[in-house]
Amino acid sequence: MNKWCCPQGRKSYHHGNLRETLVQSALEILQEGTLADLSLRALARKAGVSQTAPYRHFEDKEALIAALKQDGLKKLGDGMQVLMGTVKDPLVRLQKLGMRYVEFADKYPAHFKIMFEYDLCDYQKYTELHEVSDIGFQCLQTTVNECLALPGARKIDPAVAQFTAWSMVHGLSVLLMNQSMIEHMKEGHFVDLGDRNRIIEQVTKFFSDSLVG
Amino acid sequence: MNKWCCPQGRKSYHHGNLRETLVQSALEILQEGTLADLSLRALARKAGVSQTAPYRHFEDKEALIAALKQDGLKKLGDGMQVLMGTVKDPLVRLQKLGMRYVEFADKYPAHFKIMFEYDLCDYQKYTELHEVSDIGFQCLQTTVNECLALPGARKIDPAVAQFTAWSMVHGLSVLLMNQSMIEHMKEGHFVDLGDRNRIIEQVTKFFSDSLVG
DNA sequence: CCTTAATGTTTACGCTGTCAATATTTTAGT
DNA sequence: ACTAAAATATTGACAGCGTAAACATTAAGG
Repeated sequence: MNKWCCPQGRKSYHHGNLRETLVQSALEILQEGTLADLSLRALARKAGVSQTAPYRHFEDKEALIAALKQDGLKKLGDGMQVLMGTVKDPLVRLQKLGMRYVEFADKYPAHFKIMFEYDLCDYQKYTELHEVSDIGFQCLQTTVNECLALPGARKIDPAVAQFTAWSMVHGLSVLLMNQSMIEHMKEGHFVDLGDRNRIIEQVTKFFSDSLVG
Repeated sequence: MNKWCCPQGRKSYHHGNLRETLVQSALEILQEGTLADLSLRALARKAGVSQTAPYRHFEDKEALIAALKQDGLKKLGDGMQVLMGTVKDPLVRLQKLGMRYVEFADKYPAHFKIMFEYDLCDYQKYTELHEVSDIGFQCLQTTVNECLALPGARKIDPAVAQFTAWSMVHGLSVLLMNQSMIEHMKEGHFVDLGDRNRIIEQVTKFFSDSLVG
């Protein structure tokens, strides 16, 4: 018997799937807003639940953010890993890996920002983040190594090349996201092409080429 | 006659130099904390002034952040511009420009983050940011062009090389800042050297080399 | 000297994260 | 099936935040 009536007209006292709902709502909010627009209370309202209900599923806001990080890192990592199986040529694959990375940031900017904002949560505490953030890097790492093993490749410390590759795609992501580059393009060579995809394609290609001189 | 007495024992009703004090305090806070630790109220307290006094100098928090951005972008840009005069060899200069960029982020991480976080303030509104953010980029741009004009340089669209250069140093900055790389170094080639400066040096060198194949 | 602009204060509002105490429902153990 | 415990949700409260309105004090200029 329900003597009790839920605030927003829910049928039962228990929501039933609150944790997942909160994460999904958070992703929706990040889709059109920034980190600043993300509040536990707003999430609770959206789920039709009291302001403190989220605390039964997340210790605090940091824990929610950790969950969002994990979700994003997993998606990105998995997306990259698919390329490992489908693209044979390491040089082409390296470019495509970079493009996938940058395009992820392009599509889900706020999510991407959260994923790589270190001081949003304590990495010692949320150790499950370590493995998911490894997935993508290892794809890059392996592929760079394959490129360097190619006949005619430049002689470079693989670790240096790996970090350079990662730095480049990450930097390109951030700069495109922040539209800094768009500003600087106003009078530049890119102005006539006009679209981000072209930049992404060319810059990643440039790097991939630079491994084999 | 002072019938009035200031809350924190200031001598006069007027602070005298509040705007500058606020900016400096903000920088101090960013030195050991993150953006989350930065609040107008905390700044006011630190300056020994009422909570709303800052609003006589900054329309809102966004305006304060814009000021911090400008301060940082100017410092970084100026630091890079010095190298334009002091280092003749474009390849060496390109590396040093990158190193200066990354080292700035390494020394002032929170400040750096604010500088390049696009949605922290409206760039249409604070147009004074455009020119200061141009300074550094133009150094990179010019130097890349000089490198590509060198005999034996690779044949590349200069714009692509410029953006790649910028992406790389920016990405390296962010990744080092977030300690993501440090995590991934645990079993890597860098573990014995152990220090960030070595990474910065090698990665920037790698890029600079890649222009002349 | 007196008006006005610049600067600072007080008070107040709604938002946030989070805690403590309480209520309801589900689940497990007998 | 009954009951104790665990899981889940609610209410109420508190402090900190950004910021708006109304007011106070001081500095500057004609």
